[in-house]
Amino acid sequence: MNNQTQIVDALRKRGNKVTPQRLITIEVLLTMGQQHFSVEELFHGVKQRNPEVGMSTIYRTVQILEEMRLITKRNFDDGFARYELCEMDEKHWHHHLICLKCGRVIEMQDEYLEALEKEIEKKGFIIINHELKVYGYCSDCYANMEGEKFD
Amino acid sequence: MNNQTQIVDALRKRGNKVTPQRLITIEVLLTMGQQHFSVEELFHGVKQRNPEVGMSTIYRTVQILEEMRLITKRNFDDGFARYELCEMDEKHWHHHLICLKCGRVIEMQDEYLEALEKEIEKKGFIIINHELKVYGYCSDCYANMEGEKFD
DNA sequence: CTCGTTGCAAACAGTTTGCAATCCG
DNA sequence: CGGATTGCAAACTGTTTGCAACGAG
Repeated sequence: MNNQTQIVDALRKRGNKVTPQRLITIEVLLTMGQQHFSVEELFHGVKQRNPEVGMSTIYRTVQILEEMRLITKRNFDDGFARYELCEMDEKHWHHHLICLKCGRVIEMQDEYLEALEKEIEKKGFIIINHELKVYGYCSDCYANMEGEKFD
Repeated sequence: MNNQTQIVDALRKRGNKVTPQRLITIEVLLTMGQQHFSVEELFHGVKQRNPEVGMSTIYRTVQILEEMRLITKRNFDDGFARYELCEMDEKHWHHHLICLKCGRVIEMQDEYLEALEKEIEKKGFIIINHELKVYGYCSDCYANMEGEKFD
């Protein structure tokens, strides 16, 4: 699932052209795996393989990939938009535990949201996606917080 | 709870000065109620009472209010940071249902997350806050989507 | 009086866009 | 070939900052 050939085919099907810049971008993208990458980081990776590529090309490609639902935008309040590869299995979303101290983002699978989803859909809202961010302190940071706990 | 006098006292306690600009800002803020206001909107409200006030003052005041945990930053991907008054009752958070079509943000109380929270804390993560956004289509928009459902 | 605060304008950073040259199909 | 795409630079937009004047305590 989600290999380069498939993405290339999908691009063509959409009427988009497959340029070397896009090919490299897709390659680097797949390297990123589950990480939450910024456009800048993606750009950096692409530049290593071809320094000629311009920033705006990456921005435009990312936009296309987002429309294709291959990546999703995430926001971790660090100043720039971050993206991650979409999960193929639509019903297995994951959540993000964000440490307020060190900034680490821990991913977490979960099934506990299903009851809540049923409740929401009962009210006539059609769920397409959801995003749960839990802010707090990871165990490492909490252990090192002597006296200064909770401010 | 959360009236102007209390906020003013808290400001002084922090060592901040209580200027007329800040007083107006707090007044307008309390008028906003539960809405998700942007700095621009707050600025607009303040300007009505005193057109002399500068934008940067509002930005700086908002920063202070955020540090005081009187307001929280929210992100609804509409281009600017939004804020809402903090809930006093820490254990009654609400979620946001965001309509992808009309952009409406519906608030929703919920208790279904408690099981999930227990699960998270069992792993040693200390929860301070959380934020659940559910993207989809509100019943109105879904009703008007003939043929074009899901893209 | 003193230091925090203000308003302004300029700086910033991430992102978008206009355009001529280029390239995919 | 023709229209999509590229790289560049310039434009944009929300937000931050430097600074002299001001004002709360």
